[in-house]
Amino acid sequence: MNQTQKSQRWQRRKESRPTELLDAALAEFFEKGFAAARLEDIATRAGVSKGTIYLYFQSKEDVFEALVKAIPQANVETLRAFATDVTLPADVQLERFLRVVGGFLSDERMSKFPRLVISEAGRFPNLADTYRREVISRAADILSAVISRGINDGVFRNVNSELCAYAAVAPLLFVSIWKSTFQRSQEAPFESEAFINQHIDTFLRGVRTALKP
Amino acid sequence: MNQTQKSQRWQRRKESRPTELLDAALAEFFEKGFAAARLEDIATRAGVSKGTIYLYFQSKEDVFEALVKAIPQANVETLRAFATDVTLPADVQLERFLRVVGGFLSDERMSKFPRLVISEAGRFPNLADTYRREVISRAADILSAVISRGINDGVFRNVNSELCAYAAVAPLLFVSIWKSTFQRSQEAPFESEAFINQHIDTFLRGVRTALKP
DNA sequence: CTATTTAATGACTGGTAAGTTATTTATTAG
DNA sequence: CTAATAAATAACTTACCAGTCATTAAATAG
Repeated sequence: MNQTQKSQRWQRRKESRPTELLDAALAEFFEKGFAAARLEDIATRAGVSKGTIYLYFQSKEDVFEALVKAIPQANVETLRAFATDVTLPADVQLERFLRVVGGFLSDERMSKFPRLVISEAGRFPNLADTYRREVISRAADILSAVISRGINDGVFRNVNSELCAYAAVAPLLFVSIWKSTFQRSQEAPFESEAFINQHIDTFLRGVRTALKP
Repeated sequence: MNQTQKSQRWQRRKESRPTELLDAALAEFFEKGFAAARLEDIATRAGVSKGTIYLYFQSKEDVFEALVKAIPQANVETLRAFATDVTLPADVQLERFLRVVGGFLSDERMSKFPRLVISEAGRFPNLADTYRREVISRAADILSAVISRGINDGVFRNVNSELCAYAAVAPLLFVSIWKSTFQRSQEAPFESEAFINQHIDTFLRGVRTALKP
């Protein structure tokens, strides 16, 4: 797999090992859950022996935490960048926002995190809480601000903008969780794109004051 | 706890043991997940010794499967009963429907299942699939039928009724999952009732043809 | 080419928990 | 009251896996 030299037993890869291990860990933890995942399997998947893991991480829990903390919070920044543009009408901005979030959650790598965090919140309450604070709440705040602006501008009805933000994102999360939960059983080809389009359409109509026919 | 006689070491309870064990198992599995839950703890919680579990179940997996299969599918029947009443306008019926589903998902016992199924779908794909088929899909079908009727009656816009059904329920599931995921961290007092009310309000406005001011 | 460093290995240990079974005792039948 | 039964126990066995560490060998410096 990584054999650049011929017939070596192994290579030194101090720099790239952590990432490779985390990639393997994501796959194993995602598939089996924290407790059932085996470090031996993670090591094998990463092409190393189990002992190598302990050169880069303190413990199994440490691997898991490093994994979840590696979630690109840069994505949240991408959202914030959107929100600062006040020239757009709030409803247009809201739509774009939801499509961006939907895009994040469709991404192969990102889409696995919600289910993983939900699954392991019992064992890692602090980690779940960090995720909630750093990722979910921040995204919700940004979205909430857009909705508030829309209300002030008379574009949106006078709703509770924070609850509204969660209601807007819930169906997107639903898709992410659905796909990662039922991916094995082929018998559930969820039309996620059509679903998201219809949700955005219906949702905007639900919160707008003036209505398109 | 169950001492009806004085100072007995234990009682025979052939009939009630399975239920008691399943109750205990629900609590343990929910708190720790399948792999991390200990049969010893389940037994202790149920007031018996570990060996007793094996008088009623084949294995740990068997306990888990029995638990998930014991989900009252009667609830789905309750929904179906609602749907047969064609005298109500579809939008009124839809609202009631969503409140009933919201009620199920608020119920102490039922509310834990979505997260449990999501968490263990990796280890029990067949079980997850059964749940999807027997519970989720059926509820969605019923809801979808109500929406279709509303479309025919001109009460609702011409949406895809199946996708619309999932979009209607997604925020309710979101509440259930949110609460069971972040319950430990006190710092997230989600106003679920206000959230559900606003969702129903917004959602109905989003799908209705004629609109209230 | 040789010596040194250190990344990586893989055999080993210790603890934990699923599953088993011989024994005990509550319950019931006679 | 006594014997038969089976529900429940608790000590035991077994397997697995996280974490350790002495050894090996890839990389590098001199």
